[in-house]
Amino acid sequence: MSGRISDSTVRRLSLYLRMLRDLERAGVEFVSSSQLAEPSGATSAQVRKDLSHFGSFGKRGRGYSVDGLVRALEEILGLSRSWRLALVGVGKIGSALLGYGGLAARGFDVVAAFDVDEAKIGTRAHGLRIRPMRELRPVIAECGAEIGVVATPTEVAAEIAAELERAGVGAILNFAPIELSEVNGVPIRTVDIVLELEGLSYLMSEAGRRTGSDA
Amino acid sequence: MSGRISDSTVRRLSLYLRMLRDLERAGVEFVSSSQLAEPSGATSAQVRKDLSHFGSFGKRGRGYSVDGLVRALEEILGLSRSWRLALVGVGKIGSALLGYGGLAARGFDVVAAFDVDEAKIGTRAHGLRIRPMRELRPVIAECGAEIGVVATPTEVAAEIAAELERAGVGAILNFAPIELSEVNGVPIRTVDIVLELEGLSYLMSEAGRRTGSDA
DNA sequence: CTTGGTTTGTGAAACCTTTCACAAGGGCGG
DNA sequence: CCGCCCTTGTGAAAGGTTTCACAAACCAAG
Repeated sequence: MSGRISDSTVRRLSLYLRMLRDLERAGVEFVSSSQLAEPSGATSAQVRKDLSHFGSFGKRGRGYSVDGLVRALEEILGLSRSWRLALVGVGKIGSALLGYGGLAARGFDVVAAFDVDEAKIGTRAHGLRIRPMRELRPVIAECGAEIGVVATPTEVAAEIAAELERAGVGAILNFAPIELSEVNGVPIRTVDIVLELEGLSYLMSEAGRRTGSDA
Repeated sequence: MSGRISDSTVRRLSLYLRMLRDLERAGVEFVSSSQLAEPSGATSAQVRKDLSHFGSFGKRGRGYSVDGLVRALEEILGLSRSWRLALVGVGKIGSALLGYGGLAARGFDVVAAFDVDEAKIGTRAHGLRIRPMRELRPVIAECGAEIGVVATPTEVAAEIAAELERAGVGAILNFAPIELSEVNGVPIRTVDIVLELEGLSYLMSEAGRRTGSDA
């Protein structure tokens, strides 16, 4: 049990939790590893292995208690509490995030928003006052945001990430198409839409080449 | 050489290409695998291994010709052409995508947008007329979109993805927080912001547990 | 032409993740 | 209480990816 848990395992745990919450809402009491595996495209053995890193949650012959596993996974993933987000860059993506109710619904509250654009500063976006960059540090300290969100142009993304880290955030979510390097153990996840599209481009071209040359 | 190429290799190829384009713009002629590795956090051996799946592009003792490798990677990744995107769901995320110039700049043009909301249909968003869902198939056929983008609520995402696939798209980019299963060999990439945040939540909680119990 | 410094391309080794397969345990009906 | 069926938890095997390490090749200088 325990040790270093891989990224893909953590991803799957989130997916299991999603399904478990649906089952809980539907009033289901027990679930087997194979039922749990289906929606995330995993195998039942993988579900059991993933869970086994953290303990023994099932009953042989019966499966897992839905409530029990929901609570356990929330605890493991740190989702039995809510997290505060500080958003830097209220452009297209930043605004979309502010308006996206799905975040708050899952315990991720945007509590502060910053931008460099003088025209935006002071105005409200989705109920949140937009603040100047110079207030980044004090405001983050004051409101206690744990996660910084970088939604700025690529050129300044690295600098903003460093500034967020100095301001004391414990993790960073980056939307700029650039690979930011983790410093001081502050983990960074990058959401890179262009990279995903290029991945699809590769697969489509590959498919074309295959059928093209096979014929 | 060749065989099945892993996702992570393809991701890295995209990152190499980004850097190479910067170098090309800067007028650099040759680059070594270690220089190429740095920004993506890879190792020089990994760069060479990644490239070796597709051929032999370097000169021993010199490195890689920047132009040459740019062309080669564009060819491999299918980026020497542009791709047409059909967007379904012009809500927060959909609008952000339409307004995001970074896509067109990299050869991904949104050529059609659809929504169910009667109030939106017929209006223009960033120069593109929003069309009703019933026109999905004929319009996609007519404009020849290769990639479908799902930016709808979770509940209908699976259905929309299936409809896009029937309409003839070759790949799907999904923004709904649900794991869509590939059918008929149409590849699907999902951008799941909540999943990324939950991954960060896990890492922060884990860090807390470690320092908490070590002390 | 030869020598020295540099960097590629690539098998082999190390490492990590997933799948397999089965003993151990739990519930239920009789 | 017994025996049957079911599902977990987990070592071992398989499969995949990354790193290592070095021969082969190239350039430049003498």
